[in-house]
Amino acid sequence: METIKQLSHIPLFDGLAPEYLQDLARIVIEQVINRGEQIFADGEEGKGFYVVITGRVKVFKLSPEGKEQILHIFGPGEPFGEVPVFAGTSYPANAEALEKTKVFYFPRKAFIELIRQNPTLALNMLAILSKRLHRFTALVEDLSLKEVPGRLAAYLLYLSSKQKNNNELTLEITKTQLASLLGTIPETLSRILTRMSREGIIKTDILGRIQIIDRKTLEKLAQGEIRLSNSNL
Amino acid sequence: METIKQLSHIPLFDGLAPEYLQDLARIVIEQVINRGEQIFADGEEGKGFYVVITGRVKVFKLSPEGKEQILHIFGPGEPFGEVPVFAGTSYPANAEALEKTKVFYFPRKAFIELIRQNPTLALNMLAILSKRLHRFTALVEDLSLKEVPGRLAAYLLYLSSKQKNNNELTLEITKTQLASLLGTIPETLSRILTRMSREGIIKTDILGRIQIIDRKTLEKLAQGEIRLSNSNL
DNA sequence: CGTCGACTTGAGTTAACTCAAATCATGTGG
DNA sequence: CCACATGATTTGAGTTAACTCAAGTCGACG
Repeated sequence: METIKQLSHIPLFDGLAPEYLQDLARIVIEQVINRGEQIFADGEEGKGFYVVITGRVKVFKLSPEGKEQILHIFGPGEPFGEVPVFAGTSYPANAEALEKTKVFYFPRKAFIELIRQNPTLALNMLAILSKRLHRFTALVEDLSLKEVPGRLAAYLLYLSSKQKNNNELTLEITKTQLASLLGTIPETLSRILTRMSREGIIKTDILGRIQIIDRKTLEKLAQGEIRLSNSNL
Repeated sequence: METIKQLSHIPLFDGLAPEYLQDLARIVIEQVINRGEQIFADGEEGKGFYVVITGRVKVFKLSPEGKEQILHIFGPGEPFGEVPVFAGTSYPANAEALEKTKVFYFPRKAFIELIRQNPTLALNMLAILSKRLHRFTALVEDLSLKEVPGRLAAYLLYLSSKQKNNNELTLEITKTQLASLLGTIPETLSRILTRMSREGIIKTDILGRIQIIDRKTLEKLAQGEIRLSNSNL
């Protein structure tokens, strides 16, 4: 069946016996969310978690004044909203579709039953949560110990490694969203991109495409070994 | 045996059949770490995780310039350093004893074997990692969306709820460490405590004891609904 | 009682923010 | 296919929260 095939492509379910995929197919609920629609809200009670099938989802926090901090952008194959399933708490952040997105929803009770019967599934989930924790420590480090140019440099290098296109990368999100992901605002991001270009570190094409000219310097920036000079004039 | 009794008091092992506690007792390694000694380092390969038995451990990140961001302070019964066990990566941060500390060390391979055989243990671990993720989202929110007075207010309220002593609380760490936990520096923390005292929100005894005078205002500060006025003179 | 780290206070600097405004990009309805 | 509406982006000007550097005080412990 189509659903089972899709389930089998989800890393969380790697190594699962076919019978368990069938069990999963029985409990899963497919949903389509339009661009800009909310999937769940910070503080809302959570009765299950999601896996992105197609499209993209941003998970974010909001301040009372409306400033947004993106915690993570999830793409196909990635699960999100698991925290309340296992911690028995509410969702710790908001989730919204960045584009038309298809997700699978797994109700808590049935999923926990499956985990009880299947140690591989438990270990896969433990691995995913652990990796998420690892990423979060990096995010905290960025926000607390690095300046915005360093965070941007780290992000560009990350994108460059994810996309193979040697030294030529494409921002897959708007600069406004990137600013929110980096814990800053669009104006600041824009100015720093300008500075990096002027320093000959990167070259910005139109349309969110960026070339890395001086990777060494970018790496030093990301490590906090050097700072971007103040070419203010 | 003594070890089994100590294991039974660890929340991670709640609900485990006695036979599994015996299994755990067989694989566990006891260690004593002196104040200031490092337990593991950021980036080091991890072959197991720890549980605090007595004492306290800080887990933290360091910037190249030596600034420190504390991610978490762990006390008796709390596990730490689990990420590499399940994600197969290195430790994502540094760990150091704040005082003389006894820990149990659980080697990765043996522990994963136990998890395979015991769904309750797996679910307990999933719950703990999920709660940790929840806390980290709060930390990111604090660092990115709140000013230092708001973070401090939130921390004081948290301490007040943890300690029962109505409106009278004791910092269990030095103010320098608190500064690092809040993502700031001692000078800034000191100034903000002074401001809060001058505003009549709190009263600082000598010796790290603090009284909450105006809880309402403290709560609004923590929520970011108001800001601390600039009584600069 | 002296030493060392913790804490406080002052003075000056700065990275990043807010506010404002202009420009560009995209897409929709006519 | 064009004109406008909406949102993204850039640039300028001014402000500020928090930082750095410096110096002095306090407090606990050997």
